[in-house]
Amino acid sequence: MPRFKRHLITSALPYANGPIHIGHLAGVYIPSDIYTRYLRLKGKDVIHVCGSDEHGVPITLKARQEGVSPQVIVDRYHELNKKAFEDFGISFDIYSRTTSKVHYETASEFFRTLYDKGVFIEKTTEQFYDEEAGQFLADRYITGTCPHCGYEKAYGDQCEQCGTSLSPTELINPRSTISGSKPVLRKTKHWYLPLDRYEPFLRKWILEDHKEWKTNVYGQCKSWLDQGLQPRAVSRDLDWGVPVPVEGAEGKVLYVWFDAPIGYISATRELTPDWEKYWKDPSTRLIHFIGKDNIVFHCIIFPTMLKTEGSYILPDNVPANEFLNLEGDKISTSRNWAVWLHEYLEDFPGQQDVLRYVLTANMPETKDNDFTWRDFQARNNNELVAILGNFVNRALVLTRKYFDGAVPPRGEISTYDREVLEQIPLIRRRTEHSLDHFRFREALKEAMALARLGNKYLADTEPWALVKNDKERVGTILNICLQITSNLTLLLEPFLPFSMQKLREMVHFEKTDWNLIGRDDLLPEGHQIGEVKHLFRKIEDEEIEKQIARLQATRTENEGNNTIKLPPQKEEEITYDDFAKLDIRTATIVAAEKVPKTKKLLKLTLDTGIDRRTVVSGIAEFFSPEEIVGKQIAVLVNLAPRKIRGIESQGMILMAEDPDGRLHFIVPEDGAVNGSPVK
RNA sequence: GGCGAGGUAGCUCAGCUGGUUAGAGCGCAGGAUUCAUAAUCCUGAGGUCGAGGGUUCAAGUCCCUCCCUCGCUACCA
Repeated sequence: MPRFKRHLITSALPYANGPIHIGHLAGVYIPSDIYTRYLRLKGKDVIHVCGSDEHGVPITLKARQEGVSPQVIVDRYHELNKKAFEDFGISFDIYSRTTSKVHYETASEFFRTLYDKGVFIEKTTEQFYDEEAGQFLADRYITGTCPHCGYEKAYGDQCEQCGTSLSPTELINPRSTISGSKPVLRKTKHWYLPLDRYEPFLRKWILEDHKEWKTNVYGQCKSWLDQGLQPRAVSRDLDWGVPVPVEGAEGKVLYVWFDAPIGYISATRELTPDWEKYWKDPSTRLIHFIGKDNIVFHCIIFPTMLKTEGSYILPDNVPANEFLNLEGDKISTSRNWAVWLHEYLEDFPGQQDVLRYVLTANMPETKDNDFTWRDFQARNNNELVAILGNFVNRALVLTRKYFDGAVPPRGEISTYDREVLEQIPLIRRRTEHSLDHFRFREALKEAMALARLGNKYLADTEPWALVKNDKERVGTILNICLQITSNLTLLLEPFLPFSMQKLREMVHFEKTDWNLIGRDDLLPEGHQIGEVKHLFRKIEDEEIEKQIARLQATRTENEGNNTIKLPPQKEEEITYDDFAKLDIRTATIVAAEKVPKTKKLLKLTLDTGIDRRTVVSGIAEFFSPEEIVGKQIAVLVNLAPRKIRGIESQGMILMAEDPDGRLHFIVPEDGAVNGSPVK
């Protein structure tokens, strides 16, 4: 007796501030789509929900940059991405969005329920407030100088130069990006989800009850749990989002991480009046397909929300994939290092399945993987065209040639014939087993084995050699080939929906029932097949070279951008007196050691000519202590001391910084007496 | 620094609780074949399983140390 009566599949809500690329597809949407199609073919009760995640600060920032409202941004990407998914056959039952009315209601209710149950804790903290703009500032809206590396355009949550995560109060000389004014600290109240209280529950639920989760997911969860969970703010001072539905919470919205996963519920609600059956009946199997960046939200935070709400079921599995790289480099939206779905279709119209196939065969299931255009070409030409397309073509062309396109009768079955036919249910079983365990790469390979089997069968039986003397035997052989072909339409449907639709039309076989796979009588004797076309076409070198050239151009452009990215001359003019305030001297590094438990910091002892002093410097990623001892450098000696990692740093080493972040010492070329003023 | 996931043939990956000559697909070499989009089929070459120790009759598989990649996290562990 099956434990579950129905399935609810969710795919991570893509963030509506950029288009969809192959990384999204390989990581989340292709696996979820394959799985959903598989369940549907099996006749299961299954729905697959998704939608745009449309709240959060990055969207408001982008809107501000473009001088439009956030709604304009999310409308644009919602439509674009919705279409991209449709184009690639990602078969959502609904693709909704978190700005929908239903979602506002659902998210509000959800918050309200937890609020009324007393789940949240309230905390008042001090946050930066822009008095000119009259609003609290999200971390991203504050820039200032990074206390670690001195980068002047660090954000309140992170310094993009040195990668350190920051809190806004750490910034030196903070500024509001809205008005440019200096923000002030002001008290504000927020609600927190005390995750720490649910740690015992989570430990048992994940670490004991879900040992079957993928190792990367399980390990990541364990890591989080072992590090100890912290209460997490569920609200923010912002005007873009779902308003906190509580008295006295004006100007506050739900934090995007809180409202986004509720989007799954809203989407279901929008889809069907039966939504509660899918979310609240324990006989529903809930599965979240996500990328690895989302593990903590879907395994720790959202389940805690669902659990505390009380009436919801929890996910049974969270098959998260790793990341896909492109030609050796990380995919990056801002650096335009990606293959965008809409662009792919312009260059390879009608070839969605090729991309689906390659991304499945190369899916980053256990570790980050690399997509290369050469591999794309090879897989298309050597596998789709040569193995699958070719077998189908051979079977159908021979049938038309020898039997005018009518399925010939099956005569005497040889032992070998029987062995071949018996392979079909075995292949089905292996494919199922892989799919049931979310091993899509393996499943695809197993399914393709059927096409391989077909090719081998033809090569072994050689109907073209027999046709002159034993046409009846040829009929039997082709009958079997056609049974294999019709089985293929079912077996490969989850992976290659467009091509299998095409193939079904070619053989005039319209059934889509997974349970038929393995039978040897799908096409009855005399059944007429249709026009034969090629399922796939060869991809030529020039097409691939064009794609590689395009990426190369992006690479060059990015390098060019870096020089443009050099900071422009500062606007403020200073006087000589201003400059004279800086006491810069030559000095020699006499000792250097790594600051323990840091990645970037070196503790340097300098002979400045005037004294010996300690300076902490964030250069450990580029220089080892050994190689810099004895080096003469320039140092700002009258900088106010500052404690870094408990060590008092008395000055600042002067470094030149490349656009790509590399550091270079400023060295007196032919040596100078230590302590010589630099002027 | 801590934690997690990876490091297996040229490439992409399997190898469950340790057990005969370490597997698959692609690529490569040779052969067969011509129905088919020069596609297919057969055969073969290719790996000191990241490095070094250890446990064991026996280790890719367990333990220790180290190195590399990716991710999470950190003036805390």
